[in-house]
Order: sequence, then C-alpha cells, then structure tokens
Amino acid sequence: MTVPKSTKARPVRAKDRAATESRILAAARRLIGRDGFAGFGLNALAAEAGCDKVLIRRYFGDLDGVLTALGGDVGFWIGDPDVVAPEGGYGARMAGLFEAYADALAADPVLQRVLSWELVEASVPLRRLDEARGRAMGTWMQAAKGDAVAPPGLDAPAINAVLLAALHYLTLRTRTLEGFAGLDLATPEGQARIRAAFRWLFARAYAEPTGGEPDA
Amino acid sequence: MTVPKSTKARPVRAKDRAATESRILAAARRLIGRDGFAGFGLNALAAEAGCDKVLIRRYFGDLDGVLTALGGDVGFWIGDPDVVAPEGGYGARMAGLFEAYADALAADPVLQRVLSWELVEASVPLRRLDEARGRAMGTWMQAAKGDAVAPPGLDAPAINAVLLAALHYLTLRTRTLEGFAGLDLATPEGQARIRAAFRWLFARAYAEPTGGEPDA
DNA sequence: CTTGCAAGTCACCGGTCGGTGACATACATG
DNA sequence: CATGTATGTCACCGACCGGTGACTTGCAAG
Repeated sequence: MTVPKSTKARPVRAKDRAATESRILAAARRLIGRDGFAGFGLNALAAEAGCDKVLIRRYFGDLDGVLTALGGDVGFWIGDPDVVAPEGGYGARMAGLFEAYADALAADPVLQRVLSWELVEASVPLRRLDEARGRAMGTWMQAAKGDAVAPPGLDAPAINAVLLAALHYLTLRTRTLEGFAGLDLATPEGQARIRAAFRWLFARAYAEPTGGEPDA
Repeated sequence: MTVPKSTKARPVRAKDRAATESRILAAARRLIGRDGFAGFGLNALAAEAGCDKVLIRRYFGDLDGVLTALGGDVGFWIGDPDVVAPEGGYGARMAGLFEAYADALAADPVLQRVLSWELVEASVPLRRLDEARGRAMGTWMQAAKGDAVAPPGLDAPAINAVLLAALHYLTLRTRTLEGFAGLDLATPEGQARIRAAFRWLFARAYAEPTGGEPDA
C-alpha cells in the first residue's frame, strides 16, 4: 500500500526498515482492535502487516517489544485534553470530563481491548501500557479540574476512581454481553438509564454538604 | 484420590462414569481458578483431571459442554443469600448486601476468572454462566431488599448496577494490577479508601431528598 | 462361562504456534 | 565493478493444540 511495488514479481519489497516498522505497529493496532489479544501472535501480526515474522523479531525482539513500542508511540492514547471546557464547580467539571472520556472510550476499540486484557493477563508491557495511559489520564484530569477544588470532607480521588471503574466495566461488558444486573446495556433506553445514574451519583456525591458523613 | 486403586499396574482406573465426570468438573473449577480461561483446553483439563481427554469429549461433547455442566451445577455460584440481615432502609440494606457480595467475590477466584473472561470472549456457554449468575444475584438482591422500597425519584436498579460494575472492575483489576486512577489497590489504605467511597456513594445516592434532581 | 457394551487407554492425524537457520536481494561503500 | 551489510524471503523445526480411530479392560446381563 504505502510502499510502491517494484518491477519484479516475487521477492521485491522496498528495503525500508522504518516503513516496515511502522507498518508492523499499524498492523498491531488494527489486529488488537479487531481481534483482541487472544489471537495476537507472531504469525497473525506478520500476516496482517504483510511482512515476514522474522522481521518482527529482528526489529522488536518479541511481541512484548511491539507492545512497548506501541505504548511509547506518541498519540497512541486519547490525545486532546481540550475537549472539556472547565466550567462550573468541581462536581460539574468532573462529570463533564467523565462524559467526554466515556465517549472517547466507547469509540476506541483498541483501548477497550487493552483494558479488557489487563484484567486477564499481568504482563510487563501491558503494565507499561497501563501506566502510560494512567499518566495521560492524570494530566487530562488535572487540566479539566482547573482551579476548582473538591468539597471538603470527602475523598474525591477515591470517588472518581470508583465511578471510572464503573464506566470501564460497563463499557467493556457492552462489547460482549447485552445485559448486566437486570439492565439492557444494548438498548438506548438502558444506556440512558446508566448515564442518568452516573449523573445522579456525581451530583449527589459532590453536592453541597447536607447530611452526616458515612465514615466508620 | 477418590477412586481406590486396583491391584494391577497400568491400565486400572475403576470404571465409574459418575466419579469421572465429577472429577472432570472439579478439575475444571480448579483449572479456571488457578490459570484462568486462557490456558483452558482439552489437554490441560484431561491432565488436571487425571483422565484421558477422549472421556471429556465423550461425556460433555466439548469444552463448552463442560462449562454448561459447570453452570448447571448446584452451588457453583455463591450460595447463601442469608448472609445479609435485612435491616434499616433501602440504602443501608443495599450497602450491606453490597459489602457481603464484595467479600464473597474477593474470595472466589473462579468467579473472578469468569467475570474477566466475559469481557474478552463472547461465547454461548459463558453467556449461560453469566445468566445463571445474574439470576442467582437477582434472587439474592430480592431477599436482601425485603420489604424496603427505594426512595422515589431515582432509578435504583441503574444506580445499583453502576456501583456493582465498579466493584467488579476494581476487584478484577486488583488481581493483575496494583494501581488504578492514582490509587493503590494493593495496600489496606487504598482498599479502605475504596470502601469508604462506596459507602459515601451509597449513602448520598439513597439519602433522603435534599436538593434538586439532576435529571436532564 | 460367554457375550455385549460401556469405560478407559493409546497412538496418531492435521493444523497452528513461536522460533531459527539458510538463503536471496537491494543499497551503500570502496 | 566488487564487496559488505542490512533487509527481506523461505523452509523447516519441535511443541502444543483439538480431534479421532483402534484397541484393552472391567462389569453385568444372558
């Protein structure tokens, strides 16, 4: 595709290492996004990239090297933190950031596969991928928070982590199963109920102090 | 183990189909709990059960048949709904049920593996397993709820589903990765913060009506 | 005891996996 | 042009996978 074919028939290929490497990385992204990590292997990657598997080993060592290179790739994770306009109080800003992230996650099959696989296998490159993602997420949250401060008397990072975990699980689950806990995640009605529940939780969790703190 | 060895040396084995079947199912549970679904195959299961793989095929058809039989097994999923004493209001009862379920899930590696694998692969027997689990969970929640009713003006099933999703994700993630969203899930402090955040969210979500409802 | 059959054992098949050595080709350098 | 080296291609290996046919063995009915 990107490499102009030569004149000869069989053993052509343009002898461009950089191009081959980027073709391999692009194929890895495509492969993970389409088939996930279960079938992510040397042979499949070589076939997807249209090159011999020995080149993958020569350039990246092994599949973990490919993942590491993928994680180090600039712009691999969701890029623009400027999606959310910092307005309103802490809760409103967090809710806005949350919804923007939810949309981005729903639209990114590769990120979904990575998050799913992290729950199954604990490998070093996956850990690196997650750390890179976590760092990007942190700076994103910082930018979105701006000068707003969380209400006193609550553990905002923990609350945000819980709601983020719920978003991850529900998003990942929608890809394989329709229902969860009696709700139908596939229908627009079910998704609307989930969204409303998230809004409700954000609003209530970060509401102005009203009652006693349920600490023990 | 359960089958008394005969006198002869090699081709003994007691010719007891029922015992062999239960040995296979027990081996499947052990295998899934230890290694997960990634290495769950005919050969591994036969080795774990100490029988020939052809017997697995003869008795269960294929691996999916084994999973189906596992799901139909009585007491495969968490059994006793009487853990939670139905007391207090709706929110308190749900929070109590929630914590009991959290402890049970944390102590059940097989259930964790099933929940993880459901996010990766969408196979029919896994769907059946999930449906059985969902039904057990539903009756459990019904029993725990008792005669309490949710406060009006909110979608209690959706809110419960969100918090349950968060519990699932955080529990599954703790098995492979230490941190999430800046929190350290491995330390008792991090787990205490998560628990406190859950309590906070339950208390706030189901608190007596205080302010405006954040519906859109 | 003889016979029939299910239970259990073994050996083998084709396919795919990751991995490797040997080789062909293109490009830059002398 | 000659040469070295990196790039790319190919064939093959051992290991494991699910799957299957052929066999042996124990049990029970006749």
